[in-house]
Amino acid sequence: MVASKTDLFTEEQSSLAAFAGALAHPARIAIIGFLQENGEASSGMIVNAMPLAQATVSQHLTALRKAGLLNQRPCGKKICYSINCEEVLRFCHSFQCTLGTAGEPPPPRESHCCEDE
Amino acid sequence: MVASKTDLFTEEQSSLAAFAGALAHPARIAIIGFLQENGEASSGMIVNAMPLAQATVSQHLTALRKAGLLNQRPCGKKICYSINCEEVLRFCHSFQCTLGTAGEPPPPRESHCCEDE
DNA sequence: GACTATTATCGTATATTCACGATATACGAT
DNA sequence: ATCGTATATCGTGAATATACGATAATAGTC
Repeated sequence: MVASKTDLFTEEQSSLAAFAGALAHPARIAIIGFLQENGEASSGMIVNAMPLAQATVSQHLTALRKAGLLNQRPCGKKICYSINCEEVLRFCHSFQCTLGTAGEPPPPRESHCCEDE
Repeated sequence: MVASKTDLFTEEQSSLAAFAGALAHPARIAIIGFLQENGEASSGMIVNAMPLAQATVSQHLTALRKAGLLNQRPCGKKICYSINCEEVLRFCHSFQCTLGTAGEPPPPRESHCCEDE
């Protein structure tokens, strides 16, 4: 972006965008899915499960951690990652709030886009 | 990305990443929120509601439309946008599936990250 | 057809993301 | 302290995203 106009939007909007951005790469989706299945895993295990170089996976892990989606825990000589469920749930909730689709479509309210302004 | 490694991941993973990517900007979150409140709106109305230039908003609208999140409809001499609820719901559902957090945290299953591999 | 309003696209400058090899850091084991 | 394993960070190159002015395309009106 030419000059980071993110300050022109609300905190909530920027926060949701950051959450979405954290998931906006198939590798990071795959990491989340992997942790979902395996509960907790070391960085090395995750690297082995990905078709990417160690440095790249580490980058993705850092992105997920910075977004608050992952917990990190030293574990012997390794480092274990797990999903930060509270945070993910919180985001899912506000997502549904702004997407407004907890199940029912938005009110059909007769369109007014054709009115003059 | 150096060589679009997206083919190294599953369709589902790429699809979810694309959906997340479509929402990975506060302006696009704001557009979705605006349409959520107003039901349907012309491009011009959306532009007026955003602190961005017309060309930029049009770009964001195109991104949302390409991701399948918006419906487009000619409306007199204007063009009206509305949220594609079915698609959004579908995505929300598969999101919750891969995030695995429809409410309960993932099984705590004793960690095995410290085992040798 | 000419005019106007509305929206999309082009061109482009800058910023960010992605990927990876190389290197640094952290830490348990010897 | 040294060694080896595990992970993070650095540096860099290529691809993509963001923003906007300028311009094109579309469609209604006269």
